[in-house]
Amino acid sequence: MPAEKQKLRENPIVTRRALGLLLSQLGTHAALSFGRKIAGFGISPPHLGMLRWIHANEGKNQRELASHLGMVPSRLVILLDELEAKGLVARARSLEDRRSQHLQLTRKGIQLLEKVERIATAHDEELGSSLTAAERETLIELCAKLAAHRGLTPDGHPGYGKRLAASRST
Amino acid sequence: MPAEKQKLRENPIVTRRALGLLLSQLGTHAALSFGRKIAGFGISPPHLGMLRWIHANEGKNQRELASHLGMVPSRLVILLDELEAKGLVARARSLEDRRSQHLQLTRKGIQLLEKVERIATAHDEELGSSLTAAERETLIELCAKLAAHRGLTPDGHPGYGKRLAASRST
DNA sequence: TATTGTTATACTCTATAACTATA
DNA sequence: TATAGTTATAGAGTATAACAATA
Repeated sequence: MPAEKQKLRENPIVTRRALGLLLSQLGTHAALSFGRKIAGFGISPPHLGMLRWIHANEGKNQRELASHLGMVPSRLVILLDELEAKGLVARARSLEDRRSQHLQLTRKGIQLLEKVERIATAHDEELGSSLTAAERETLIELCAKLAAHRGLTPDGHPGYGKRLAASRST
Repeated sequence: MPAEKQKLRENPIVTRRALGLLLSQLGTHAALSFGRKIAGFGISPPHLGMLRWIHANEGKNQRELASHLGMVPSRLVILLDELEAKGLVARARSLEDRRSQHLQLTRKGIQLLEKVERIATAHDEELGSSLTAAERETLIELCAKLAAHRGLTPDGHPGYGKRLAASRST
């Protein structure tokens, strides 16, 4: 497609851009726009990650959830309280070890998850709608390769982890 | 490359992933890791975006900076105060309109920007180091296409703009 | 003593709104 | 009256540390 190449060279906005900045912009854009789409359901992307994991790992406890997602327990408790308050998740004290809380989605939680997953699928389609099917495939494959190489799995998200520290030093 | 394809199918981590989540993970990862690399210079990625714009648009005022980056003025003032306190940026009241502040980098600011740009280049190289040169080119081209389509230019960053609202509602 | 989960708390980031000084 | 910049303030989000219950 020589016309495409030509266009790339003509438009300064599309000329050779820095990969890190591009990914940061696209990632923030993708997360914010998706967050707006699901905000009406009363949950945020971090909540969704938790719902997904709990659904796929029913009966596990909070420690396991926190460690798989890469979140500190104190933060997890707050988000989980919110999900429980909405009636989406149920906590049940373990009978063998009464320190543990077994987690599972309520029926309402499962129904909401299904609805939100449909929105997520539509969001993905919209995101890639400016590419051809082949380009989309390629992009996903390359991103997945990058993600795998950086240790990013579908469960975890670096946003769950530690933030910058000391950028305000001096 | 059939061996590659085969590998993709075998490794569940690399099988067909959602584009939005991938971009969000990669973007957060790229931004956080880069932020850590430049934190030692006392600046954060948002500061860097400002330094870059001021360098490329010497003498413009804060209103113009804020509007090009997509930041609210009150936030810009805080970040700019920090840059000025570090001696990287100089504000000068306009003689024609004493409400305006003309912005420019100090010599120290220019030197720091040059150093940080080298780190940014190295960071981009490291990010893409698990891909072949051709794959990197393709990835950048596809990301740039996506970015252009979503209105994301090298100057602005969606992280400068409005955050989610009301995700905690009821 | 160690572990699971929780609370208390503090700090960073970001936005809104009110304000100052110019125009 | 309107605009450039600033300050005051409040609200998310996130982390650390201390704590209670259980093992």
